[in-house]
Amino acid sequence: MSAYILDDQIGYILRRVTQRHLSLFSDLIPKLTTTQFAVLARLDELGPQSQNLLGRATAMDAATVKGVVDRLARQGLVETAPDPDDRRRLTVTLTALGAALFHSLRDTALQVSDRTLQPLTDAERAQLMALLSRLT
Amino acid sequence: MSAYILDDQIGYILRRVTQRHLSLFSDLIPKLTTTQFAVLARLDELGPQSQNLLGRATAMDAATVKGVVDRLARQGLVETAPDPDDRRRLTVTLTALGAALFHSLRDTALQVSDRTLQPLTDAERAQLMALLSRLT
DNA sequence: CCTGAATTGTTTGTATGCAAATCAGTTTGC
DNA sequence: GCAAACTGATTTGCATACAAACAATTCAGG
Repeated sequence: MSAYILDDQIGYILRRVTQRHLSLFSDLIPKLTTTQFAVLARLDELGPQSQNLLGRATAMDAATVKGVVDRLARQGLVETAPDPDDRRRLTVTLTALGAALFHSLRDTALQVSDRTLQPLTDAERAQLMALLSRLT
Repeated sequence: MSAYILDDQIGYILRRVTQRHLSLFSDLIPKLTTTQFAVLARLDELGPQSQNLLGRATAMDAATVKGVVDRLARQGLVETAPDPDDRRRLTVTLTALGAALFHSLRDTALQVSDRTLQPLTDAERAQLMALLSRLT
């Protein structure tokens, strides 16, 4: 007779914390999703990337990143072009519009992270991030 | 000029930890998803519930829980029946098959939680769970 | 050089997850 | 007692997320 308390399972807690975070994000940044914003952030940080590398840099598999890039391209925030050196590759580039949007939303995105961690002190936040980082 | 380090954002870290957890879960319990298992766990704990209450008890909105219940019903793990007292309600019940499956997988599910937290000591696990719980 | 292996991207299918609209049924307030 | 407000369930549309299968291309070893 083993006890299984759903509320004590790490997976369930992670799901609920993530739900709260996504809700805060869409409140403050309704135009983009967290994954879309992650793609913009990586492109801003790393410059143009093949779709495949971009997926790895944002922890998305090939099918997922394709969908995200397609939707960002439809909004004119990124552009795609075939790589002349390797015709399998599709290079994804941040447009001026995408870069401007990312820069204008950077502080707001930091506020989302801050609000998510609001219930914790600074020391506790650091502790949590350190512990969570070891679980990736 | 504000710094935005994607890898330091709580949302991104949560997503990656969740990915690892889901991967461990599907390795050990390929027949069910985490949400499906959560529904079985709650029904085992609370007994028959209206679909709406079941959703709230498992942190799923009405549309999501409907899909999960439909798929569990298709596998014969739960049954649905209209509530005679309130004809809006749909009562969801664990079948004998569903109860047996849940009980047989309970220990394995606990192992999934354990493996997810493997990199941490017992004290660190307790700390992490306490901190995360305050963010829901 | 050339064949088998690996890589890149696409597509399909399944499963959450949420917003919004809608319908049926129930409760509340006057 | 009845209209208005509320609740429960369903449906649709959009956005991740991943597995699996596939085609096109590139690479690597003999």
